Amino acid sequence: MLRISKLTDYGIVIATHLASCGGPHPVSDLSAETEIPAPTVAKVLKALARAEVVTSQRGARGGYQLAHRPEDISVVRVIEALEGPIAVTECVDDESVCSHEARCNVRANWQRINDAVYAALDGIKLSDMAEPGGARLVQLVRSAGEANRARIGV
Amino acid sequence: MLRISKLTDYGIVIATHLASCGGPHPVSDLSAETEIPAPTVAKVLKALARAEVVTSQRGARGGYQLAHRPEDISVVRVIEALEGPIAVTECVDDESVCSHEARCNVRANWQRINDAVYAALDGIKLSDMAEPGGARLVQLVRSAGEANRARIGV
DNA sequence: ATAAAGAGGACCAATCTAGTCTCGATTGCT
DNA sequence: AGCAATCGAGACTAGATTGGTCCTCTTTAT
Repeated sequence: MLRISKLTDYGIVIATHLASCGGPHPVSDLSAETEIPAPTVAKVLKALARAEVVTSQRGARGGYQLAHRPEDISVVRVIEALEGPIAVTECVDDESVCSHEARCNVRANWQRINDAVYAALDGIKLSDMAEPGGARLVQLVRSAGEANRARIGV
Repeated sequence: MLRISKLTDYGIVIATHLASCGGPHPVSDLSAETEIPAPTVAKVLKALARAEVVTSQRGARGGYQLAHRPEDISVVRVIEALEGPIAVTECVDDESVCSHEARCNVRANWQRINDAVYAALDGIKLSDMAEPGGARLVQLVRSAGEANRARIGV
């Protein structure tokens, strides 16, 4: 688990698709190209538009396109647009709910774990996702693993 | 979001607690010490026992203790015990459900993202969580962030 | 004017989650 | 041997979340 929602998955797929072709794409086209049902595509894109990941053009010949260059949009942007801020635990998201505060050593550490996950996802851009081989990604993941292993002394 | 479940959060808290004190702890004690309701503590520990993160001792004077040294148990072990394998998307978890396979550039890349998240979490051990200041964690997170930034060229 | 688009939000079914409870199996102590 | 303390397995419920659809209104190119 530790899963992103299906809608977010769709969001990445759609955004990645937009990253590879330029002009405004109407929902109907995107639905056909990604094989995701049109109402769902529409729902996802409305959320992405609100978060300014994509821009919309109404009316005939309108549609959606990315609001920035693919290499300037990380997957975190998309995830946060559809699910709210990255917060691995409730503690991280909303400090008030934790009644254990005083005695909870764990809490401060969760915040750091959260940062680690955020950093990992923020390093991955839509342009990486669009690239089939994902050459840069391979490097990225390998280096993250090595950084950890070095610290741990494995 | 991208959240672990509450039960998993409890699992980490309980496991961290076990990491700081030795002998077998009955559920009743752990419940009192962590302020988590006893039936819930029991549920979590049963799952952790099945995954061999903790060992159990039945009968009077029984209880739970860690199955390995705290520095040999990563948070991933606990998360996977309670939620199943880390799988950021359905694709990563179960390849059969994805009808887009052929045309889905994104899929292989999700696998890599998944690996990155896994690596980030696997580097964090229970002994790190038990440490209040979390000195080693600070280093860990910082280095992960730097590794990313270096790659990206920011 | 008309048709092609998106915006906003209501709505429902299905699934997942948290939490409790019951009953049975072990085990140490007296 | 008997008792009390503990864990093991799993059923069960209420509530929250998610995925997906649909309807109505606004905007805009032709």
